[in-house]
Amino acid sequence: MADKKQEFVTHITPRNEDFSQWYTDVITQTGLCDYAPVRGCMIFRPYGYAIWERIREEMDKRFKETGHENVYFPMLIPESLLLKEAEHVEGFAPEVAWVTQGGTEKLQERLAVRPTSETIFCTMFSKWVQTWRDLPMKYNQWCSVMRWEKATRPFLRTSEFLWQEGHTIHATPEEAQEETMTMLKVYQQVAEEVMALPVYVGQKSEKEKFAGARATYSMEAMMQDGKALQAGTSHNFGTNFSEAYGIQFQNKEGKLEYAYETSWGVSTRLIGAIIMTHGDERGLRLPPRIAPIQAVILPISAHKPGVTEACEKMEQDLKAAGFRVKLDDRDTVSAGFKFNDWELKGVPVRLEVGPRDLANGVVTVFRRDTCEKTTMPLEDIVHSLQALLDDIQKGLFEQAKAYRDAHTTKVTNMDELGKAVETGFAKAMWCGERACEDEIKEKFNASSRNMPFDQEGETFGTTCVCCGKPAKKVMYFAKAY
RNA sequence: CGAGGUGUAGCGCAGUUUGGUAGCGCGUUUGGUUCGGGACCAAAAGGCCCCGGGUUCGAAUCCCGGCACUUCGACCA
Repeated sequence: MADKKQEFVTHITPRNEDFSQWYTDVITQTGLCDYAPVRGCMIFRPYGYAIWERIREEMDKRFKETGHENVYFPMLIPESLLLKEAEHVEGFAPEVAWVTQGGTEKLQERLAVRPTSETIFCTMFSKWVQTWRDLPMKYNQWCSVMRWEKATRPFLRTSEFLWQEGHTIHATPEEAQEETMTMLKVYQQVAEEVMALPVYVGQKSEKEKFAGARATYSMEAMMQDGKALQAGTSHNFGTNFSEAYGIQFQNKEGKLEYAYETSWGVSTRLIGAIIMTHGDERGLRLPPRIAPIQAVILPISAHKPGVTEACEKMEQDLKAAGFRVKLDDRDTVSAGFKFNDWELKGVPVRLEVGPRDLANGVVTVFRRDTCEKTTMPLEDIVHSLQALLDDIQKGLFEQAKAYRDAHTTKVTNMDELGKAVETGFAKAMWCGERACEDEIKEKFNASSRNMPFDQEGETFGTTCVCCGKPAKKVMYFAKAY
């Protein structure tokens, strides 16, 4: 009994014991990132950055398809530019880092390290736009921003973080609204189809919307501890910023009009979402479409005749077929170590080739999602791999969705709501008043997440879950990261 | 900003109550045997015990003052 071989060895704290510790264990042991010797900042190590590069690739592709162009703006924003839109200033002022000195000289005007770039984009838009013929302008920027957060957590909240911010201006409110929705859909598509993250999309409440926005929409993902993670936002500013920054154009009638603006963003937080959604007791599980390495090839007893050759050939064949594969030919660590290493790193498929496999003309296939080991004929592995990856991709999404659905509870009173947000999301009818949001926050430390677009068919109550007055909206409530 | 906690080898920690040669596990280096689930044996390297002051013959340990990190609140993508 006692000498029964352990199938795998882990140094990871179990998820259900201490989810926070589990998260920390996973990200440090997989070598995704490291804590930087800078307050609240983290360092992306190669494997972690590779995941971000994959996200960028997938996003960029869709941004281009929807008619956007990439640009780059400065990191520093003069204080005077930042101060023009009152709500925006109020929202971001507490977390702006300032540059006050250049070289040996104290600056006349402080420079903000951008917490987001609406202000500087708007400043330039006001110079660039003259006529309706200049519109729309649809730009995107990949960069890092800085927010002096009080409490930080790798990927989810760091002082400096990598993101993309899209900024567009349009001639009509309809166009701006369409843009806002289009980009939300792009986000949802990448989240669900590429990262296998089921998300609830919907509109934010007045309380939770972006500082300076007329309307904010978000996608909310559920982590395995039942908490919500805002995984992406899309904002419609109307003419809020245009008026503050003087973005005017001559319309077809020759009259001056304010332009309609949007912005939208996702960040490296998505990596945190992938970890906390798909991770398990052995570490990371990466959906094949986002995984930097889709399959790792592991020679077993590489010194035996034919093993290395077979592995190298398989690597070439798979690469030629367009798969992202890696041949792990390290001779410095044991096979057992490699098994654990790649499982920890979440590589979807492991292909083992040893003397025994060669003799049988097969390859031993391990799938990370279910941790099942099977064998497949070596000669048609190129064809079987695609089907396997598709199956894993689908499986991870289904599993995450099943978890989310099982932890989303329709509630009709405060007791039920309080109970629901202990383990997941509460779906409730809400009167639309801030006071009720505040009370729910006060009592349960839960906030409103968003209001689903599909509000019809929700007949589980006509009164507000909190105050009992007539309800106006279906709203998700949850504890949030 | 409010309330806790922690600073000792690269990492994780013990030692502090009761002052007396600086410890353990993992990792690292070297040599050998291994290699189909984190291998084993042997040897070795590695420390301003967070900083400053005090008490003492003697301080990681006691006292005073800093600083840093961290957990939970408040704030946020």
